Amino acid sequence: MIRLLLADDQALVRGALAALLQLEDDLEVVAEVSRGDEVVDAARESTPDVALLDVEMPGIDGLAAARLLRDAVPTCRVLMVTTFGRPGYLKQAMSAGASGFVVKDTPARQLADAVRRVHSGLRVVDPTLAAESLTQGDSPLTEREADVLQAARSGGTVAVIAKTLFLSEGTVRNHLSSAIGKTGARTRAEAVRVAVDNGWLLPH
Amino acid sequence: MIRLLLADDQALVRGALAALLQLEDDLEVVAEVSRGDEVVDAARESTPDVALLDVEMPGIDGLAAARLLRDAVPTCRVLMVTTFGRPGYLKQAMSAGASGFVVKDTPARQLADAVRRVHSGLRVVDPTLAAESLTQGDSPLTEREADVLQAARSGGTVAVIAKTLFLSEGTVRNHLSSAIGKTGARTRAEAVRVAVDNGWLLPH
DNA sequence: CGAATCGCATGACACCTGTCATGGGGGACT
DNA sequence: AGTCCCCCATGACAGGTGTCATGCGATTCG
Repeated sequence: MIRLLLADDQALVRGALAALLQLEDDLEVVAEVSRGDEVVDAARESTPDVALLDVEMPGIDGLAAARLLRDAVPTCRVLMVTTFGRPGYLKQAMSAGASGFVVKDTPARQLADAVRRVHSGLRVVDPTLAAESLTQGDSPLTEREADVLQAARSGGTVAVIAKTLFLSEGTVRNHLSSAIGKTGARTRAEAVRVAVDNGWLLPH
Repeated sequence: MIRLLLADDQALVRGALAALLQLEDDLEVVAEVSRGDEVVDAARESTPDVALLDVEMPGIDGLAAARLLRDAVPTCRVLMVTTFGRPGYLKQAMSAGASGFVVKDTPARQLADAVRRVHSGLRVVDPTLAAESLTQGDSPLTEREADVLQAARSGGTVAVIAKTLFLSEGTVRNHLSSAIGKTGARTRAEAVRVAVDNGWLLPH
């Protein structure tokens, strides 16, 4: 019996995944959580063999949860199951110690196999996504540029961003300008879009 | 036996929902599609009693699909099952002839009941969402303002928006200014965010 | 130790944006 | 017919934005 932990903020999806996986004779869902910051505690209690984590979650995101889980319960392998196949997510997931990365577009039948492979120590990665991830390289943004872009997501002016980050307006404009150049965009809004699509910004 | 059609672009979620619903003795999944524009054809072939439609789908969105389905197969009731509980989506879903509206945050156990209620002619609506929807009223945006905001989502400049919509730049700025005023925003990016959050813009 | 890179900052400049006044044309409703 | 609202457009203005040159302190790396 492979013991599973499910983490997904959408209760319906979580329950449905549980139903899907319970159909397999060798799989058993032993814990379900809806928030990233509940993952470690739940894993400590239920000692799962494999944790299926969504990336987008309240509390902390699935990538951060994977890092914590690796340290807290090293025997538990991690399979990321996420909506968005952003290349940057894959990289972060792997460096966070995940054993597999599956997008929610993949056929339902393959999920159980992915779980079994991860459990047996293999790595599971979407081939298309892996190619994209290799082609495209790491995020070109510096930490501060990413911060500023992140702050620009809600649509505020430079003045607002400067205040929330405790920077001068000129510095904010410089970081933005640099980020716009690196993303190949022409406006900050476009730069935000590009960065989000590539997974260069934190989820949410 | 209640015959079901599932429409969701994420294969994994679709399959999982199928597994969940098949557990019920009185429910039967007779068709699955991944695109909005496949809903009507599938419904014609399989004559489902209830169609579960996601809002976000390639081809045409679930709201448009619901409208077409109502005309093409009037005996089939529609239950929208969607990720985002945007008030505007609920309104559009109801005017599109849907019998129910469920967000993916709801507990998995309630889904089967929702299906049964919809099948028996009742309406199923998330109470919280219904309240929000009533509080907040219809979209204040004119058709053209929504078009311009939609075009502004990708982050292009006024000149780009003007070209794609075959308008003068001045007109684009006027529509944007008006939309910014109506949304209570200060910049176009903020206006886009507000409009999207409220479901005043088309999905995707 | 240099050299490179990054974060932070200032100031200046061309350009883009958001706002406003104003106007004409068209459909809807009284 | 008159009124109202929407669409489209023009022109002008204040203020925001993106770019560039330049500078300083800190950190990293060969």
